[in-house]
Amino acid sequence: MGPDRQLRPATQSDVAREVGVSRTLVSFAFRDAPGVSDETKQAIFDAAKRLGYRPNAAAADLARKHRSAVGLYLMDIHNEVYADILSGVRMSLPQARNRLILSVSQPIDGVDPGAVDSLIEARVGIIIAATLLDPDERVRELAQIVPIVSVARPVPGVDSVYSDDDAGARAATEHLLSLGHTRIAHLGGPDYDGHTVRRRSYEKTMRDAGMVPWTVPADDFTQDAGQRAAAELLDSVDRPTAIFTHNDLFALAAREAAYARGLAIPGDLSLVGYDNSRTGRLHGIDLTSVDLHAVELGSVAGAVAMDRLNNPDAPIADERLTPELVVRSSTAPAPM
Amino acid sequence: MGPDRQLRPATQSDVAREVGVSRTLVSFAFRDAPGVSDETKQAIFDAAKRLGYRPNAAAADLARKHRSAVGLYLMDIHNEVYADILSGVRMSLPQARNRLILSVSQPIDGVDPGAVDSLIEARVGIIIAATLLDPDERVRELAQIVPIVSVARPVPGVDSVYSDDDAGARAATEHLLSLGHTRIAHLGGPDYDGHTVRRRSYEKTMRDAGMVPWTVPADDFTQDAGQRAAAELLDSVDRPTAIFTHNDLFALAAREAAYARGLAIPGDLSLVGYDNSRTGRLHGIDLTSVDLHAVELGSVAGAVAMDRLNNPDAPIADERLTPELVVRSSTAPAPM
DNA sequence: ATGAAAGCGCTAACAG
DNA sequence: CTGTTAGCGCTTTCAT
Repeated sequence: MGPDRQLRPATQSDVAREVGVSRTLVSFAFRDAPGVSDETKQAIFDAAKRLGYRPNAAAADLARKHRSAVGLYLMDIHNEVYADILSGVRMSLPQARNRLILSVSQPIDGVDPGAVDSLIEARVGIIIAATLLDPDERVRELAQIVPIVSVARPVPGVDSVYSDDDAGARAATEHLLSLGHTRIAHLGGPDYDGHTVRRRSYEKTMRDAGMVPWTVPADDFTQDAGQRAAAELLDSVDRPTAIFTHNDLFALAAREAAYARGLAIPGDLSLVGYDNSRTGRLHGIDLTSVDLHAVELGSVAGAVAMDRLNNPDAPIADERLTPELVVRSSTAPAPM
Repeated sequence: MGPDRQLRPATQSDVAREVGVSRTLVSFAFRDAPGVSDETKQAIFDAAKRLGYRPNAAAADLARKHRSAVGLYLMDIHNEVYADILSGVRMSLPQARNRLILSVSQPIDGVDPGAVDSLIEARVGIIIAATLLDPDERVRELAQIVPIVSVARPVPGVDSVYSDDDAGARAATEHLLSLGHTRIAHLGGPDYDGHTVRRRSYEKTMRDAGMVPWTVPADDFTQDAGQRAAAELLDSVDRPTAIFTHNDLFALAAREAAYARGLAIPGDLSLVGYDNSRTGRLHGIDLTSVDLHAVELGSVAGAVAMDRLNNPDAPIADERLTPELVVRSSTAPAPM
């Protein structure tokens, strides 16, 4: 036998009929709009409870011609950063607005247009997007359909809340340079719009220091892709003595690749990640990394989203937070 | 200046007017129902594109008196296991059904009734819930309102897809016993319905071996709570030589607490986690752990959800997967 | 192959 | 304080 279930969920009309009032009163009572006597209200709530009535948020939105849900797109839920962003967003969203619709991509999906489309078709009022893979131009197009707040990636012409990747990557690279490294490689992400700031900053910093940059991009944002790129780096004839990776996930992949080859960290290889993830902070991992303050990114994005909702014509937001290099013991002076 | 936005999203009527046909045809065309000529269809799609028309999924559901979205509740997105479950669910859901509405709790929230309520009010057709914190009875009540598939926690009377925690915890405990440990403690989770199987299995296994069980429960599922419980264990006069934790998150917390006290793993302390997370597999962490096959749990849950949707009267599902102890170097024979 | 009309559950004027 | 009415965007008989 299957579980027994109510045949038809109760509606406002059912409650109204039960109490002997009109639907309007029920509607008012549930949004405690003024103009319903306390007794009536009480009677309505009682009946609602008895009937198991639940408001239908979708129908309400439809009638109100106004979308109350906020959509959140996360590129890769397996990456701590995105979980942190989610936490931040949740923190800054008013309690009442608990209609947070999530759309999560798989990093391997590539451009994954469906993810945002599903949010649009769910008629969310605004989309907070943590690193869409689409080109800037496409993001701007989408933003014409529904307001978008781009998180952790600046998109010109679209509300953006991000960290200063240029400064972060420069600090990381300069840290390795100051340790005397010369063969410093960069394990980068795939070459998408808005995802190359760290790489370019690394390359510029290297050139400014009179060094030749050496970037190997991963095919996608998975750990496997990171490991493949790391292998290419570590198996090359002139192996780098230091690697700066696009994120901690890649740094950990490189770390595994290094140990698999019998290389010690930081003895044979210095490693700098990006994200300052919990994993990197563990004893024995002690990963030097750039903290982009993901939780704060999320909470600021939530605030910006609320602003945009309340004021569609406000100037476009451009919030750039300052990252912070956290030095641990995965980096050491270059070997003689 | 704010971004310019369409004033009013295009509707089926707009498209119909543009083409010069009735709304019905547009509706049919978009669900490619039979009975629309190819030319008309083409004309409709062209016009839709021109107008930027997007179907309104919520309105469609309303009219169809049938809910197409599936809701997914995850207790703690910061725990890899839940991210894996999400991946599994996504894998097993038909492409068409990309309306996955997520509700994520914070582990600290406690019972967090809002999380499921928001899913219900979003009118999802079914809820896949990865470890609700509510009592069994309450889950059964909720399941009367909307079908629920409980993941990673069996709830009698409700579709459940879970791992055999009893067997997993027994294997973990027996592994430590076989290494000669006698002071084996358990760092458990908080005492919620359906979350105590591992603890009870540990306690029974200990008693069966003639040992006295020693459980310290964490206050909640956060890393901090794990660390506090670990501290209590490690600072006690008769410090355990081995700890079996409720999950990997707690194991890592215990690991940090141990190192902070100058204890070596596995020299001074053997550690067994639960989840076989990526982090635990890292070089230098090498955590012995029980794998509950979270991705598979998710994909089976997705399949069960589809079955339930197609056949509301089918017998209640009870899918129990078999976990697997993965031995690594965080465990060693008990010191003399 | 196409259209008219009713209704899904709810909100929002407008009356009383 | 309470009720009536007209939609919101879409699906779905039932006609034509």
